Amino acid sequence: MRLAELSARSGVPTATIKFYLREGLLPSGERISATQADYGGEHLHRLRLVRALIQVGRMPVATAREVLAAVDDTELDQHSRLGIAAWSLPGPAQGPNPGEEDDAATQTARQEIDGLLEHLGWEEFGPGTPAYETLLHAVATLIRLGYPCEAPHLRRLAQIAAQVAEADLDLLEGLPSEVEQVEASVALTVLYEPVLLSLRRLAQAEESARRFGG
Amino acid sequence: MRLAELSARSGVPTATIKFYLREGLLPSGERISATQADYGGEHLHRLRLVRALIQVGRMPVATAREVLAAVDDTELDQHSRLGIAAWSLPGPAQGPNPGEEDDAATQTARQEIDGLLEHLGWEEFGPGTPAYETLLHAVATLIRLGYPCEAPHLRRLAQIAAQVAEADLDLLEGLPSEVEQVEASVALTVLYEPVLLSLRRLAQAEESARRFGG
DNA sequence: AAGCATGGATAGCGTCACTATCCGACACAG
DNA sequence: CTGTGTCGGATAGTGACGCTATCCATGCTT
Repeated sequence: MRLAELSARSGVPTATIKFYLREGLLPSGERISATQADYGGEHLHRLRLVRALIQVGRMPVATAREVLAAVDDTELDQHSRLGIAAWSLPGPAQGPNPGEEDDAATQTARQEIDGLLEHLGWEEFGPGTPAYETLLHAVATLIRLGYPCEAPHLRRLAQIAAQVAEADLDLLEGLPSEVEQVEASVALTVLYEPVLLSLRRLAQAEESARRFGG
Repeated sequence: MRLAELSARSGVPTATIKFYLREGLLPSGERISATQADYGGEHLHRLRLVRALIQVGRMPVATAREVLAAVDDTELDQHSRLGIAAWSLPGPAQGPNPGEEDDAATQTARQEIDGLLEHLGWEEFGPGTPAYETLLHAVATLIRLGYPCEAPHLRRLAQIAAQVAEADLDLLEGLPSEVEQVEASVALTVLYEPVLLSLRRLAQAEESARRFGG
């Protein structure tokens, strides 16, 4: 398959594919001649994954490059590679801008979160991980706005999140090979986020209608 | 309080506040003289909300303007206003780009989702709502990539989402006034998204360590 | 042999969220 | 009353990002 066909089958413009090649998101095809390259089904799949990460998962191009490089890195052990999705991602929202003050709200948030993680026994993945920083920033913002964000409510949400994680890993374990599991770990982590959030919004609308009458 | 103090207290640069004023995200202060304006606590609160929506919730400026306008619109009834957060938002990820083909994957996804919504009795908020479109796009992408996305798994997630929505509305009902509830509906919908996603990632890491050994 | 498509390189575009600069009008100190 | 500084408002510019348009030499296709 040549570039034009890859474009046709994926729906991605050739100029964009060239851009992804240049950026190292997509390996180049096998050179047939000086002006021709051949792409296979693997390229098509990778291209769709790239698009999904960038467009659906809103992942920056640079991040996608790092994540995909890690996915391809056979030097790493399975456990590290499976964790990459959860680590390399700015995902939902970045942490505080560099130099943002460590104000009262942030300190309260940190206490709340550390208490929560201790309670759950999730202390292994504490400060320093992107997810922790994102959580901290979001909770601090909630506090700064004066919205309720107490321990019991956070605990309730954390337990719900644990259910989601269980469902996620049930899916992962269903996959045959390790390579597939690693790629799936990234893809499912990122792509199920909009699914989860959309379902939450639909459920909210439904529940709101039930409670406040429609 | 004058612009400079508003800036100091919120941590937002004056130039940015001026930008928000210009864009209609923040009402102008009371004019003291031709070159002076006075801002109150309400302005500080609104400014923080704007920042939160844009930076934490990643909401486009134009969307934030619409959402805030609707929040302020006292002509609307409570139920409509409470729904605004769930409706006005491109939120997690946009729907398909205009002109994206209605391919096989999309059709399968639509069937899957319609079946799910029917099963749950959530048919009131079907096609046409942003959440539905986002969900459709994400599920279609998963299918296109060959990842599992079957009815039982979606149902499981939907039930979890319903738990989140319940928790959300429990929080909302705890607020005294209707005005507060409306603003909180927007703020909590948007700001709890990164909280939920971060918790999911932490839970994933934890569960992954448990299953695959760390 | 003609003509067009190909892959690669380079530079440009459109959007978005700010941000830097300038300006005339005031406030306030001396 | 005068000088100095700050204010709010307007306009244009910036930097990041994700593409996208153009050009070119090559060489496949007919």
